[in-house]
Amino acid sequence: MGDEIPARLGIDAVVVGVRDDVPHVLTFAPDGRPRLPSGAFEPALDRTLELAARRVLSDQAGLHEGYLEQLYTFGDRHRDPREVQGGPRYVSVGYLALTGFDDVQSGALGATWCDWYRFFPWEDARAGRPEILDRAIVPLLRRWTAAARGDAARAFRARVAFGLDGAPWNNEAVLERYECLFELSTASESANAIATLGDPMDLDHRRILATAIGRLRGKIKYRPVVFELIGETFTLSELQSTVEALGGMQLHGPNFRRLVAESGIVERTGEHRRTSGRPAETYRFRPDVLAERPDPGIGIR
Amino acid sequence: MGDEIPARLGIDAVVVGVRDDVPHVLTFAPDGRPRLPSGAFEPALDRTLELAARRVLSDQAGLHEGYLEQLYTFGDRHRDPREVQGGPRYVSVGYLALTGFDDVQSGALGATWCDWYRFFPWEDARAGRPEILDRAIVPLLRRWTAAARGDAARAFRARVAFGLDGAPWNNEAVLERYECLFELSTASESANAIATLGDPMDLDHRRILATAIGRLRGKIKYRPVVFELIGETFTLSELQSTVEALGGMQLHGPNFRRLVAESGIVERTGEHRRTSGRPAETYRFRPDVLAERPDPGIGIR
DNA sequence: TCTCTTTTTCTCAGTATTAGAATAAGGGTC
DNA sequence: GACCCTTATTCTAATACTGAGAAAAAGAGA
Repeated sequence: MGDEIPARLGIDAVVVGVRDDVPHVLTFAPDGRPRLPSGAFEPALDRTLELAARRVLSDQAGLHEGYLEQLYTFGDRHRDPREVQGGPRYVSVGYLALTGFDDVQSGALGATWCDWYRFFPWEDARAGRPEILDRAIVPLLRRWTAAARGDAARAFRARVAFGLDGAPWNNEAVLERYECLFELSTASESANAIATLGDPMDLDHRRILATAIGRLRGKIKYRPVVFELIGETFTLSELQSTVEALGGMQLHGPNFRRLVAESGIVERTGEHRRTSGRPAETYRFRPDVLAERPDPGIGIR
Repeated sequence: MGDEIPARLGIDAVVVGVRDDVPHVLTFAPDGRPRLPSGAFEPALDRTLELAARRVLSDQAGLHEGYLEQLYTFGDRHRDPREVQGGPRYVSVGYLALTGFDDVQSGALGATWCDWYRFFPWEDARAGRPEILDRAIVPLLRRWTAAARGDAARAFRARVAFGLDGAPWNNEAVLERYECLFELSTASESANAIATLGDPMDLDHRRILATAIGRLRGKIKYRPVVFELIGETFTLSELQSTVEALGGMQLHGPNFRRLVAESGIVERTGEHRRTSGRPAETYRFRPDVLAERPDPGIGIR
């Protein structure tokens, strides 16, 4: 409590939108590495942290409403290169925003939608096990864990995160996987390996994005958040492929349909939509489900 | 970006321990209202936010290790009375710590364990529906929702949060319930009603505690966090009554036993413990379960 | 009419959940 | 020792849910 070094508080936002079964995150990349929308928290302007996040979204993406949720607060030393010895710490509150792909003014403000699997190619198992796992990641993990003889915790961590040696793959453990790879590439003889594992982002924004994806994958199961990402009416196939895109995994069509239709989370509109096969019935979200079931979501596993 | 008003960053910790089937939270109450352990974030001392929280726990409760998890960051205007017009905003990162009841040096440092249901008497349904609901809360909610004619959202919120009109009770919705009561007592003709609904805490600490209880009640279902709160070996009855204490609800003994025993989350020690009835086998947590199942917890509903 | 595609419904075996009854193992008392 | 009380533990049977696949339905185009 002698010489006070302040913290500088900011906001980083992960804005998610889905188009053509590809989950996207909104980024800016004026000079190289993509970064998330972000800005300083301004006590004089922002009555709450959430309103600060909304101001950032409004200013930088033309987004004036929609789903917004606080994710996590990041404050590690050296997370921001503006930090200097003895200077202030740059702390950032991460937010997750869900929006329709077309609600963002991407062009004018310089924002770009990016396929989020560019940054995490090992997270998309919709077309089978991602080949980068066996080609690059698993060998790196083996070396990393072997290098730590005596430290069984490291091997255990890698096993749980990446489903090694028969452990199950948990699609929510996005951050745990990213952190294994991050440590592996900074602390060991596989230095900088992470440079070849997915595209980099500015600062610690890839970590923030990993946090967001993991959170969203979990939340979809017990809260009706998918509906923020699709149109007001949709076919069950569209709903399914959106859930698959976010979760990075394939689901069984007939079972998905049964689960969703019988849970009361959606209702028929009566309309149909033409496809290249049999026309599909359209549905809409049914808000009353919130009062009927304790944890209404897409209860997939 | 003209005149910069800074944010002052602090840490608030919810430290939880269970004793005799009563969940407790660690508080200080030197002059009136209980408050949580808290302290300033010091960039010069604290490499990370989590280490700042550990420093606070170490300094104020003699706690030097154990489970610690970031909860949420609170930054609303006027959440801290130190705030003055045009002065800095006091923002606080909330942490949840789980510990054995006896691991805290409560005496010397002035910390006191408090039954957390003192602050939320409506959250404990172990002995049946809490009488405060029908005696005080439901009537207040009815008046509150009636006062907002046309605002169906308010009635819907109260219905979902408190299980009105046949909606189910969700024991995780601790914060949603607290926020209904908070708004009800500040914004309506039932002004100050909340003063009679559970004991107050300093600042917004009751909100932080509500956040913690909700988070813990949810997490217990998919992460092995209960084991941070009980001894290394325990009987299944002890485990059950601890889960019941935290969740504020009763569980069916035989089913709880089967669920827990067959899930592989615990293993027999071979020892027995005497009770006032048949002696009980003791068990211990089985860490390998983390590598076997994706979401190992006490899968209750 | 036939084929292709996609949607939608059915089936069925396996597994889990729920609620309650029944049994087991001690301690204490008569 | 027989009996009762308490708590722990196992068993049971009805019901619900799940996973994987087969089959049917409804269009479009050749």
